[in-house]
Parts: sequence; structure tokens; C-alpha cells
Amino acid sequence: MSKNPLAPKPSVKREAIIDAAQKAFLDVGYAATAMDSVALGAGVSKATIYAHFESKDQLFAAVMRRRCDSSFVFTPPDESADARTALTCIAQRLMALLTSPDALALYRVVVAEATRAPDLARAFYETGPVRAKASIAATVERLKARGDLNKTVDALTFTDQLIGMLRAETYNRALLGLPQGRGMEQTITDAVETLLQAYGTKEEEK
Amino acid sequence: MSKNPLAPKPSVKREAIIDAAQKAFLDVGYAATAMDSVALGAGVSKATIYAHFESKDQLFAAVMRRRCDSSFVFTPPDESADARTALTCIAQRLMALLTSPDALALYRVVVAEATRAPDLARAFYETGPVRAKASIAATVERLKARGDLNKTVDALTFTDQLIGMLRAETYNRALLGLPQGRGMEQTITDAVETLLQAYGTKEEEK
DNA sequence: CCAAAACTGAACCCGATGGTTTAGTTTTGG
DNA sequence: CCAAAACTAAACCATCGGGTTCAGTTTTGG
Repeated sequence: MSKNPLAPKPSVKREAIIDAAQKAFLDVGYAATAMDSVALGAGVSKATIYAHFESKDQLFAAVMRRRCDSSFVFTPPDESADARTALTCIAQRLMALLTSPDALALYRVVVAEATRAPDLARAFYETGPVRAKASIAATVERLKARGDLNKTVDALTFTDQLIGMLRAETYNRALLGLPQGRGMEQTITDAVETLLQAYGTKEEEK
Repeated sequence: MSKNPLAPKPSVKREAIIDAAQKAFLDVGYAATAMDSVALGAGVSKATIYAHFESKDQLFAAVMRRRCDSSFVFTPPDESADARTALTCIAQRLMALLTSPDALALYRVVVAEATRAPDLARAFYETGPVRAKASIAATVERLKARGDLNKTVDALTFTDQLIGMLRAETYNRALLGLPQGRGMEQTITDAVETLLQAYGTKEEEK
């Protein structure tokens, strides 16, 4: 009874292995990660790894799965906030998430292995970007329903455009490991301003 | 006299090697590319490769350099075109370029090696995105000067936002090798429309 | 026409790495 | 308390891949 017979294997060692593997994969990429180093990092014998995971690929998959499951849910901003405040708040959170070292590393390795492991790319996309987008779109829909945004605008398109503008220059540079140009704060306000200019209503209250 | 003494080494073999290497690197990535396979693909002895290039890394660098030099210049659209037409035209060209298999593969490998080879990432960024952006911004500036766009808008920001919106969903999916959702044609018109809505002048002529 | 330079092809070195096995030790739970 | 299960450490295997060497052949150009 102390052991749930249906759970995959919530073993302590198993977690340690995935932890170490995640660090390694995100740090140096899939190919450059040696199983020995994972064993070392996990304080575990290599044989134990292969007792838990069939292969390097399976271990990689396990890392990605767990990593995606533990994903960020966006708590929407205050109900009372006006459109500009709400959008800015969302944009700031998203930007912070996107440019965090972990997220960047994850995206790098997923992109790198996208052709070799299409199913992983798919899993990442579904649990990452798709969910984030849905979460944001919900807030946008609310703003729209409240009359803060033009009724004609499509919430999903609006959301795509917001995310896209955030991921322009600033994000691209971060992904390539280049020093930041304009501050990302500027990118955020610019994006919000453009969208409000295009689809905001009562813009006079500014 | 028949040989330019200043050129690096425009040898036929050398080009063949770079050709084969480019194909291999873009196809399977840096790590997964074996020098033997490059030799085979170039119809050349491996020793010859090492006579021309110091190491795998140098060869990779040479590939990237050439690839970036041979880069796309955007011929601006007709002088006479109105803002919507001009922007749409630019967006279509850029989108076509971004989603071409070659460009996607290139971006994947650059991102993958960004941490291991920061200088290459930088070179790519400077010769690729930076130039494209400058080229587009010039056209935007022209539209602005002509009064088709709001005088207050910053051409560079405007360009960033355009590119960003194009690279949202559609591009992201392509990069991850996932099937397309909404057509990219839709993404293009949506982006142009949003920007015109926000910063277009004489919108009544639509 | 000939010597130097470029190239070939194949063997070879060597370290890294994924994966296995084995023999012995620790954990665990009934 | 003990047997089964989990784990360890280390040796081991096979393969691969970057890089070198070398003897012999082709190309080149003066």
C-alpha cells in the first residue's frame, strides 16, 4: 500500500538520474552528453541508468516529458487592470520565461533535435507554446468581452502577434547567445503599444 | 596571371568540399556529420580535406561564412506601390525565405551550435538577420517619408515587429518540423493589417 | 619534358561513447 | 532475520570518428 502500483516509478534514484540528465542535456546538448557523466552527476552507477531507461534516447525523452509537464501556468493578471496594464503584465511574464537560461537551453536542444526526434518536438510544442498561447488568449478574450479591445479582433491572432513581437530581436539575440541590444522592457512596451494602437478602444484614457 | 594571388583558394576541390560539407551539416547537424562522409560526398580523399582545412570546426566555419556571404538582398518593391502592397510584398518574400528548407536547416544548426561556437552565431546574425532587417527598414523609412505611415513610428521598431509577427506560430512550427496550421498567407495579411491599423495613415483608401 | 605540387586510398592511432556483464554489496520489506 | 530486489564499481566490448601518415599516382606549369 505504501507503493502505488500504477505509477511509472517514482523512485528516488530515477529522479536523480533525470535531474542530472536534464542538466547535462540542457548544458551541452544531446550528442555531447555522455552517459558516464550523467551517472557521475546523479551519483549513480551507469548500470542503474540502464536498469531504469532503455537507451539514451529514452532517457532524453523522459527528461523532456517531465520538463514539459512541470510547466508554467499563467495566472492571469488582476480582473480590474485595464488593457494596457494587463497586456504589459502578461508580456513581462512571458518575456521573463522565454529568456530564462533554462528555457533558452531547452528550446535550443529541442530545435537541434527536431529532425531527429520529431515526436519530442511535437510534445514540446503542445505542452509549451500551445498552452502558453491558450492561457494568454483567454485573458485577451476577457479584455475583448469587456470592451477594452476591438470586437472584430481574433483573440488567437492577437495573441500570436503579441508573442511574435516579443520574440523578435530581443529573443532572437538571446537564443543565439548574443548580448542584448535594446532592453527587453522597450520591446515589451512597444509591442503592447502597437497592439493597443491597432485594436484598443477607449485609447483616450491614457 | 591566370591565378589571383590574393584570393584565399578558389580551388575546385575546395568548393566541392564545402558543398558536400554544407549539405551534410544542414542535413544532419554538426555532431552527426562524419568527415568520411564529407570526403565521400565531395569525391575527395579525407587527406585532401585536411590539406584545405585545419579541422572540422574550421570547415564548419568556412561553410557558414560562404553561406552567409551569398546572402539574399531584398530588392525593394515598386516605388509606386501603396503601403499595404509594399509591406505585403516584403512580408511574402521574407516569409518564403525564412521557411525555405535550407534556411530552416541553417537556423537549426546555428542555434544548436550557438553556445559551442558563439562567433559563428554572431557572424550569422550579422550577415543574415541584421542585413535583412536593414533592407526592410529602408523601405519602411521610404513609406514613412512619403506619408503612408505615421511620422512618429520608428522604422526599426516597426520592422522588428513585422518580422516578429511573421515568425510567430507559422515559423515556429516550421522550425520544429511540425505541419503547418493556418496558412502563412493568413499570417502575412494579419501582420500587415495590424501594423497598418496601428500606424497607417490614409486608411480610407482601402 | 620534368620536377614540384596536389591528390588518392587505405591503413592506422587513439580517445570517446553507448551499452553490457559480472561479481559483489546494500536496501527493503514481509 | 533473511531472501529478493536494487544498486555499485569496474572491467569490457564494439563502434565510431577526428585526425595523421605514407607510398604511390595524377596534375600542373614553367
